[in-house]
Amino acid sequence: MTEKQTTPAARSSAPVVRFAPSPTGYLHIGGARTALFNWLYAKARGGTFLLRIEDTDRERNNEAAVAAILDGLRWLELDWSGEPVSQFARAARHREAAEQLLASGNAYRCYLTPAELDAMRAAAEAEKRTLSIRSPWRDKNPDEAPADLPYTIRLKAPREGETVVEDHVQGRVVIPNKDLDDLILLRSDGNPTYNLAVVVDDHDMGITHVVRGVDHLTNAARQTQIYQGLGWSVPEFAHVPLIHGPDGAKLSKRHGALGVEAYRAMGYLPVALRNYLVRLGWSHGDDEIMSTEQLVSWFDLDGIGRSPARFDFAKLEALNAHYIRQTDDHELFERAVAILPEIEGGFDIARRLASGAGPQFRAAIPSLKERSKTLVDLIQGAAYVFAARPLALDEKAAKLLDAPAKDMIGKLVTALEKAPEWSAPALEAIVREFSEANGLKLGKVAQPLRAALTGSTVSPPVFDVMAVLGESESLARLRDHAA
RNA sequence: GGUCCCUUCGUCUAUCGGUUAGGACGCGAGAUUUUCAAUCUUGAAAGACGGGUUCGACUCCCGUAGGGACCGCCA
Repeated sequence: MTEKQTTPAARSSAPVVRFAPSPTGYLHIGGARTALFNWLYAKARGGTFLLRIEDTDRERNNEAAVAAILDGLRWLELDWSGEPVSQFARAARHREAAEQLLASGNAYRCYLTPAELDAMRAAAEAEKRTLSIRSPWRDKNPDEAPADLPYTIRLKAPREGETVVEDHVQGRVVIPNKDLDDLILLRSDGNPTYNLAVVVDDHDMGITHVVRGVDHLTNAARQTQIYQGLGWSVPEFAHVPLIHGPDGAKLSKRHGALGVEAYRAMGYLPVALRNYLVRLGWSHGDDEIMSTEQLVSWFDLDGIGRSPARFDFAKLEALNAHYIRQTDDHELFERAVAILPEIEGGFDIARRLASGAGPQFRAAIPSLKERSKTLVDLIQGAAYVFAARPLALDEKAAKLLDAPAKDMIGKLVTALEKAPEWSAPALEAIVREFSEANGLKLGKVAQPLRAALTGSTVSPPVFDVMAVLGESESLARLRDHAA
């Protein structure tokens, strides 16, 4: 918070938000964006960003998933306050809330069995009727209850009227209460269900703003009823639209429903992914490339749109290319090395690096980063650095190195051997002089050189390549292809 | 089926009743050039449809169509 004088309202406006993933898998792209929005909102308002793991479903709990999610957040550089809260660990408190609801008459014990519920659903389906669970136990006298049968505790939700969700993104959403049934608060095994746990935890954690996917919009209405039953005030809501695949359908693995670690392995930078993700649904005028500082100062819930967005790799790549050019060489080197174990051929490169190719790779980065969309491109572009003599030529390079070209390279070697110093400008001067003397355009000379030096027709500027390779390696490669 | 939400260039979006409907990615053309990039110039490209309201609608209202979310003793 700034030091400026604040009104009571402003002072109390420092929000407390949370990201609450369920540990069923990795941190997918939609979850990453939700976490980003929460994080930005907290940063923008001098608030607090908390984490809570929604692990009340013991059958699905998975420690590896929790670790993957935390790793994903860390990689994205979204830092949270304190330790992640385990929802499961708070089960006793949730039960207490259920009892409170029972005591105040806002909940009741329901002895409907799963089989009976299935039958009710099947009947509704057969009659093409809207299903609405109307438990017969809702209005029964407690002493009619069977003594030792398992029961669930259900919310005694209002049947008349409507429940209103005032949402920062969706606006005022009104849902008729007749369409909201008496949800289960406590399972027959005594464990709390999601909706109860969320309400109790959000309340206890002092959450002021709940920012999550629209798939929770109807839950917001149900949770509102629980808040009301408990006599607690409802937090502010912001339900953000979902991210769709390129075809408009649900995000599939082929598309982008990958864990963030997959984006890491594809060579994307966290800054780039953040910038891309924030623009999916949120905007600040025409701004596209925004620094984290700018995002923090501009971000607001009101800038989030209501329509779902499609994931577009091309735009992510464009942003990534931009950020790669902006990132300093050392950081690029570190990040590239870090993903080596995750990419094809990375193991061999790691070995070459360990056996002394590091300085050359570092030297190659400035020219490589100008033409790389991802770190993977950067690494692949450095293939010429890691290649061993005699170089394997690709098809186009082989075609380029015909007899006259080899002959020319022979002459070039002679000229280059006389270089006063082995630097890009000095080498360029020699080659330019050579081409002029022979009445050739520079490209006619540079391309065969490139082919012999890199085995490819595409590379950073040849003089940079020679400088990176050094005198002896460069000349050796050239001699390999000289007539 | 019920409830709720959504609909501007191919994609992400700007516009908060009056604009030649803007930007970005992608795509086309050109410039530059040692290849590939980068960069610069430039072109094509949009208000789903139908009704209202209004002097005036992309913007407000209604309907239609299309899309999505939810409807578990999952979260």
